[in-house]
Amino acid sequence: MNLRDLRYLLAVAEHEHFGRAARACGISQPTLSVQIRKLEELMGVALFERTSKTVAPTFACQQLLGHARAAVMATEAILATARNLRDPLAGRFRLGIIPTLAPYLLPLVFAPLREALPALELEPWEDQTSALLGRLRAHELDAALLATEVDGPDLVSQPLFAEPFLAALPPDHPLAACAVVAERDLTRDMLVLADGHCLREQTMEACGQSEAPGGTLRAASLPTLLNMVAAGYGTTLIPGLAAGAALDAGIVLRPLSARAGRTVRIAWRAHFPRRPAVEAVGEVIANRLRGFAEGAAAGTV
Amino acid sequence: MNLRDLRYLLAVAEHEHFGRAARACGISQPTLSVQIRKLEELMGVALFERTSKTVAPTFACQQLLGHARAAVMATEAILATARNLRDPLAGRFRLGIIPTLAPYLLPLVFAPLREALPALELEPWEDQTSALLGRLRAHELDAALLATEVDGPDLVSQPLFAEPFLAALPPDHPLAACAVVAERDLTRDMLVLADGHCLREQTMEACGQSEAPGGTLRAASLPTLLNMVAAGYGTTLIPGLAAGAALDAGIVLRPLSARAGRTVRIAWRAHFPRRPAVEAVGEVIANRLRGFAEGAAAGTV
DNA sequence: AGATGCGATAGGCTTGGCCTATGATGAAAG
DNA sequence: CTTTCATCATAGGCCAAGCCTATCGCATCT
Repeated sequence: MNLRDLRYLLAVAEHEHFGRAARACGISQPTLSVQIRKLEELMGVALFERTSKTVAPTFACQQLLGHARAAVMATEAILATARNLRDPLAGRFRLGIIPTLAPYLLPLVFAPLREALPALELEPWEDQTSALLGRLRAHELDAALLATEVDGPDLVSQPLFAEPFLAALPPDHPLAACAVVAERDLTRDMLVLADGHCLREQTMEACGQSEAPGGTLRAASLPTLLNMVAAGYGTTLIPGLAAGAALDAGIVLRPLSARAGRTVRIAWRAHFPRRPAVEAVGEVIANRLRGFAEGAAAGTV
Repeated sequence: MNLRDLRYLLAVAEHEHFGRAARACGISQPTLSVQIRKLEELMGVALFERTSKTVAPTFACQQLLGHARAAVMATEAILATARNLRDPLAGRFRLGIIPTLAPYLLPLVFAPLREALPALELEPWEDQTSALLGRLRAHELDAALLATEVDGPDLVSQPLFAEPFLAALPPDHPLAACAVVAERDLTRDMLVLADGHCLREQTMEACGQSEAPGGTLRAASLPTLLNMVAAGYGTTLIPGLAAGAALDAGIVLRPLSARAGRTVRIAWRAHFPRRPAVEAVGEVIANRLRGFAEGAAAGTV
């Protein structure tokens, strides 16, 4: 059975006239007659009682009409829904963001994204890198903002902007006297985030430390880490976008001599079909953050 | 768009694998791939995100799946309903019956009809001939039991059985002394039914009376007419099947010398598609009434 | 009796869906 | 690191199904 046949059925039932129904369907009357007859043979029931003057739907036909209407309306709903979904820059867009980035980046990019992509319903999802990659691979995210390269051939990524790290020091720390701090000098009393945060490894690597400082406290989140630094528990590196929050916490920030930093990237599945949306989002973020690296490195956030 | 395509869509969404989905649909994998691609082009939306390893429904696809399921289920409902309606001897059958026949015939034929045609849902409709013909032409009845010929080329009929008339006399009427009554002898004090009853004209014609007896009472129904005869207001002819009711009313019945009577026919639209049902109903009634004419004429009802 | 309107039928054409065979790609295995 | 396997995409050919025009059959109306 064909949807077309159901449309024909509805047309004949409505017009009670083959010629007019055929015109309404955009086909010739003989074609309509043949199709209706085939439908009747398929159903095994006479659908219309024909006279040279009248065409009346059978009782059986009336029983079927409701279902036929339902089927036709459902397919029209499909087409209508598809029309609404056609624009790749519209609809839900689930964007994963790592925790050391989300609270500092999102406030900057929400407004530009809403302005540039008003139909895009952005759903941020904050989690650590590996969780984001898992959700991305499981099709539970459409894209993710990360600070690491992505590995597999199933995922691809594109750099959006460079984010320099800054030395975060307690106000009374000896290094606070320097205008610029060398990464290596932070190793002694360095604090790092808990396991799973990419910033943890990046901090350690930037400071030339292969393994985490033994026995030290490990902050579960960046705000906690900032509080710990402010309280004099040690030093750390913070990503440039968190500079404002760090200053608010009463921390002294200093640029780094080797200009350590990280690159924020947007990652997505290689076969993700809404690539235009990914690129549009990436572009808006990159534009908003353009020139940020230089400014931050110069201490003028 | 085609229902087949929607089935394919559902299959791929369910199996998340083109090969298996194709097997489930009974088609080859390339065919399925092509059809899904066409569907995607029609919708203007990617429906599946394909990898050499995985096939995942797009968010857009998930939005459409519900409607697709609804459409497919509706068409399956159509086929199921059609299957139930296929038997012409099953389902509603609206049978019109004239008032001078219904109360006397129906008790006789209900049981045989239920036995012979258990799936037929008989809906009797009692009304006068012209009203029945109107409803028949308006497709509001499937058939009608009449005592007259039908005229137009749009209706056809078939005789079921002959129903002899009987002379109905008050117990103390002079003619009650005769074993057989001549139709002509009833003219003097003959009572007839109200206008619209075919029995009215048939009674008058049988008795050779061209116009209704002036100034006489006219009964609105046959039971009333019987009561009037029993009360001595006059005589009349009654159809043979009403003999029992007439005797119960205390009326004397006598066979007629000229054997006046009427033929009960079943009538239906010439193009009515459930002719088997009409014929089956007619046959059951004719069988039940077989030999009735002779018995009634001999006075052995 | 001729004209008109309507649905059914016949014959030919084109499209669309289906198949098999093959290509392309990525992942797993030797 | 190459081979093999699994998977989806593409190509080309075939056939049925749907469509059209022309015509018929039937009934009604003039």
